[in-house]
Amino acid sequence: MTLSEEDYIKAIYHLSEFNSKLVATNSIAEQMKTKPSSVTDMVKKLSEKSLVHYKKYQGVSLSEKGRLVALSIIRKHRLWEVFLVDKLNFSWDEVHVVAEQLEHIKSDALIDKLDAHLGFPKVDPHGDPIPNKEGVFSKSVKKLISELPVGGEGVCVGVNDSSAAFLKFLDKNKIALGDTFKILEREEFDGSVTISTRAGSIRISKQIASNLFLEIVDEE
Amino acid sequence: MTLSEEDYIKAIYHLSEFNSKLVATNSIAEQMKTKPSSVTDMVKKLSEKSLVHYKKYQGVSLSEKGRLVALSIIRKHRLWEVFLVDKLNFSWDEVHVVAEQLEHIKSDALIDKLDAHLGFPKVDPHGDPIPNKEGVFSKSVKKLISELPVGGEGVCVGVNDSSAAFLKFLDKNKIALGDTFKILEREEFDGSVTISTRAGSIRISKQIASNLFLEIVDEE
DNA sequence: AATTAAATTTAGACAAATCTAAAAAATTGT
DNA sequence: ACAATTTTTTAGATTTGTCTAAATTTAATT
Repeated sequence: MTLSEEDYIKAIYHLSEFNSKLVATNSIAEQMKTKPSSVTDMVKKLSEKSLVHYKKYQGVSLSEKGRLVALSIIRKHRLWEVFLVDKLNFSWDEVHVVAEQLEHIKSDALIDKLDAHLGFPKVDPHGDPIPNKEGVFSKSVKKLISELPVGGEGVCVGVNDSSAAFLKFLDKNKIALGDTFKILEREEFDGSVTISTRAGSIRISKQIASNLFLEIVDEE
Repeated sequence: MTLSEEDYIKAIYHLSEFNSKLVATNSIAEQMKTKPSSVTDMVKKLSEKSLVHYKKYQGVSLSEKGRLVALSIIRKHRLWEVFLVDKLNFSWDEVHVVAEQLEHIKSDALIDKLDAHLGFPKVDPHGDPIPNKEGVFSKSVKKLISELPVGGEGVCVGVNDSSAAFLKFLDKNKIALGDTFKILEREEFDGSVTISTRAGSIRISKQIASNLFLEIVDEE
């Protein structure tokens, strides 16, 4: 597989991740920052290698073979992201570009050993699940802290309210995107929640809890 | 710089590393496993980018700019080799192919942080010196243990006598290529030498000492 | 249902990196 | 020194991935 083929497979995977419909030529072109005509050419090639299903003018979907290729690239990407953050002290928002390059390195032994070295992580620094060697992975969902049961856990990935005041509050309380939180206790009376962070445990009001999104991984 | 350009630059560097003469088109073609005509084309391109000096029919040499590019690739290659051996438990003879891919990853921040993570190593697992960011590096030489002064240190990179008996002896005494040894003491009487290894210190006869090559780095 | 608009594909061209086969320059042997 | 051999370069073709511009198909609108 060439680098370019891998990039197309990955793009098609991500575009069909949520809406399970066929992917349009134009949306691939937009995602890949190329022209629709280039996409058509590449899609034909991928179709001949039976990595995608393709019907002229209709759209594209990954074949099972293509899906496994996509998942193996995503596995590599996310493992490298964990490496960059955990071992090299990159911050969670700097790693994507570098991981885009590292994901194309071809060596099964390398990925196995990297996985072991990192302690077989289940999620990357953004809270997204890491597929295993066979392409199996847990689904993840974004939920507000206020929607989670006690015991729930996830990576902070976004805010509802992005006012300066709120962001200042987060900063003051050492809450940052990329941090992992666990719900320790919920006060029924006012809906306030105690969460554990790396820096210890803190209590946040219901209002704060309904403004913080966590990425939750379904353990099964 | 494209991947292919980087490979040519590296090949030219290695071919002119010892004989400081001009490098022949044919020898580059042999090294890169391509045809001489392809080399001519690429060399013209590199010459236009002033990475090499090139006179038709005469040969090629790296410009200062090209030399720095070569050294930065070698720096990356060797740092990744250290990572693969020290952190991922690859053996010293498995790492080359993977490092050939990793050396092309483009990110200064990545290499700086990797360097720090590895403790700023001076040599790779084969005993070859690692250039610093500015392309400065110590020269290295291959010497027999019997030629080294007390206090000398290096990575075991080869044997003179490769008889089964000798290799068996090495195996029994836990001496392997890639190991680092230091000369602790030399007995003037019989020329036997005490060396320190990871597994402790052992004494070897003069005969053994004159059959083991160490790669020595000139510290200055 | 017919026309217009949007999306998609085809056709033809281009740059990068390679190749084969032929021509040109340099080297070697006598 | 000059013929033969080797090395190197040129010329023209190929593959991969891209592009523009034109043609075609599908979707939307009235």
